Amino acid sequence: MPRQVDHEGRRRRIAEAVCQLADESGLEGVTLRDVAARAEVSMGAVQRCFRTKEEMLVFALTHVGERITARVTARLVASPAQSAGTALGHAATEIALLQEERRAEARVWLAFVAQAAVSPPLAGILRASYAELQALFARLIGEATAAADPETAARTLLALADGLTTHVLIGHLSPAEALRVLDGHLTRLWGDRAE
Amino acid sequence: MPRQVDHEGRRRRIAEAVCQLADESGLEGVTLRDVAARAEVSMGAVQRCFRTKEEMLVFALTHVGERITARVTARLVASPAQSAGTALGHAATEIALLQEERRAEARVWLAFVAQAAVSPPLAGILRASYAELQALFARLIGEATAAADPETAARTLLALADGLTTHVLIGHLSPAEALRVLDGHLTRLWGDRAE
DNA sequence: ATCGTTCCGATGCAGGCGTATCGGAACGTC
DNA sequence: GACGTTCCGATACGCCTGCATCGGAACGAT
Repeated sequence: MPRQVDHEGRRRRIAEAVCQLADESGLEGVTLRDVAARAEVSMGAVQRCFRTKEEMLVFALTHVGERITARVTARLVASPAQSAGTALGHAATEIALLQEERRAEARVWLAFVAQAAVSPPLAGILRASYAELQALFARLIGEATAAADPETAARTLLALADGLTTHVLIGHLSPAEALRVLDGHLTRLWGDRAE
Repeated sequence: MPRQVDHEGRRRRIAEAVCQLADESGLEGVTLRDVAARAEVSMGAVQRCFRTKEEMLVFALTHVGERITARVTARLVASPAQSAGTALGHAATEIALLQEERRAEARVWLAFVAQAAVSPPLAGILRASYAELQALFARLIGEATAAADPETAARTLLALADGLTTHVLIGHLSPAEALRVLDGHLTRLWGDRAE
């Protein structure tokens, strides 16, 4: 068994490079050569890890999807004692990717979403992430509010968060405005109890 | 003055071709040659109409932006007598592009939005469209509801509509589900008066 | 009929793309 | 130390891209 290499680690490293590039110039700015250069590996190495470019993109999308949902759930377990309402607020602002330091992630996500509209494999991965988040929020809303239909409320919240992210990215809203909108919605959601 | 040609008409024709192609395979599937073929003109003609590819995309985006906002406002003036509430509902479902026959437009729009995240000229055009729509909705909401802050309510509605469109496109929601979410939000928006 | 201008179809160009190939370096095994 | 396998860097290939060029068709003015 000769010359073994940490394949999984390299794949993650490459996925990271994909995200950086997609953040800077969109998904069409992601070329194998640039990815290899950014990840500081040779193109041959990239080709060894992923048979095709699409395979690489799929992996990268899965990667960021997992990172985002992981952060949301982490945010939830990190504040178990507080009211379910504030937990919901934190989680929602988390997936809206409104903070400056999440901007890159948001751009990457948007790039993938757009590509997914014409690429079934990518769309499948996105659906999985959204389904997971929707279930999570529905449960949370069920606990925190007296909403008649937690499932619908979760869908609303998810779509609103995504829309706000988009509007911030293209500069139609400032992060502060988006946050105000989101807070307003959440407040209305679980009655008029203050946070 | 020799050989004159309907430039503006040709530009619109080309913009239409851009949209068709963007709908089918995303904005990166839009090449000058394909556009020319789809518009049934030669590449030379395309190059005469638009000095550069970006110029063409900008024009196309403006084109669809105008078409969408025009349709929304048309929907509004077409139903002046009804309550402002139902008018609001119609307009909102219109911009959410949920109907099957608007799916293409939605895909095109999403493609441009993603590209705009890394292309300031495109982002500027989008901002203009969104600003116009937001003002329109704010006015409508001011008339139809007792909302304390019509501006924020308009932003919410706009973001929600966009998010729903996206989620339908990638298959996370069915059009019917999205419509239910939107209706629920609207109902809650102007009190509990039935539509 | 001739000219002058406007238009455009065809073609060329340089560069970038994703992928395939392959010779040899690296390294566990014997 | 020699072997066998695994890996990968370099290079090549074919294709497609956006853009530039240009010869000539189209057509109003004279």
